[in-house]
Amino acid sequence: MRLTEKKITAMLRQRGYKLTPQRQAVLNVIALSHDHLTPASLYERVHQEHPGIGLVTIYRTLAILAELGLICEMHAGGNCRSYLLRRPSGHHHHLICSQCGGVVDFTDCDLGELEKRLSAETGFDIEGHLLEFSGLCPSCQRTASA
Amino acid sequence: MRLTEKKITAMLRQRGYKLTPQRQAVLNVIALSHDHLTPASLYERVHQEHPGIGLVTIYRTLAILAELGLICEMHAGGNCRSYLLRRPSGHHHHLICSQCGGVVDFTDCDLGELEKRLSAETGFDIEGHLLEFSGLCPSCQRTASA
DNA sequence: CTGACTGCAAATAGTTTGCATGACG
DNA sequence: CGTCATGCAAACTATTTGCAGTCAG
Repeated sequence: MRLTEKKITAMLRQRGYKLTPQRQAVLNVIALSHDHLTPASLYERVHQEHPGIGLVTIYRTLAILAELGLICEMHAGGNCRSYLLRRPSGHHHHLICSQCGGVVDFTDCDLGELEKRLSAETGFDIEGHLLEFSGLCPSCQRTASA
Repeated sequence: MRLTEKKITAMLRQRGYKLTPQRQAVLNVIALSHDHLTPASLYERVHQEHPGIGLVTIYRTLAILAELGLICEMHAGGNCRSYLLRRPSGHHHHLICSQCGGVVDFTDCDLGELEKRLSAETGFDIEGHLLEFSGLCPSCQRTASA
């Protein structure tokens, strides 16, 4: 199960944020999108359907969503301010298609052992980690070989 | 053994790049630094000793070093245009102190299994991965508890 | 109603480019 | 010497902020 638009709007309300049509439009695009979105690309898509919406609103909405922990950043692919709808499962990682930008996520990273060993070897108090795989998704593999 | 300033300058020559005092100054700072450097922080340090050097030169030098594969990017900590001297060992990852920015690196990431499983489950042709741990280094732990 | 939200425009930050001068090899 | 590198300033891009009008609750 993934976060739906409805759940997000509920969370917004709960935190005292208002549910404006602009925010609904932005949320709608984010919820329907399966790849990562930069502020610019998000703006483009939202603006197409709702020409009145400004880029500033995109930034502000993204800031709120980030604050609520509903979206998470992507790092692979050079692009560093790129966002994704966060899946409800707390801890997860991404597998990103370097061609189309599609994202699959997974939760089972057996990093506990490695973390323990690193901690023992370096004396670090390890708080977290960032893990992303990149590659070609099945569909892009087909396109590439064609 | 890590890359020394000398080896880098040799590589530069080999590729036809000139060895100017500005580049030497930049290389010197990078080689001596044990934490990650943003263009701005690098500029600051270099500029302190060599006030004549401009920020533009920093950018250009970083571009060359990146092209030669002598530095690598960091991602953790929000800062996305942050560089490190690359260690000679090809494949490696970082363990970053979230307090002081110090970096330790390690090479033994047992991600092969996970990669295989993900590949089988998703059909992705996995090309690479990005892995970074963040936490508190021993010295910052002491400071924090004091 | 009232405070939060929006859109515009201006401000700011970060990075790149054009060009004349200067220096490495 | 010729070519490449430098530094300045200007151009650009990305992001943030100030403000007056508007709207959800």
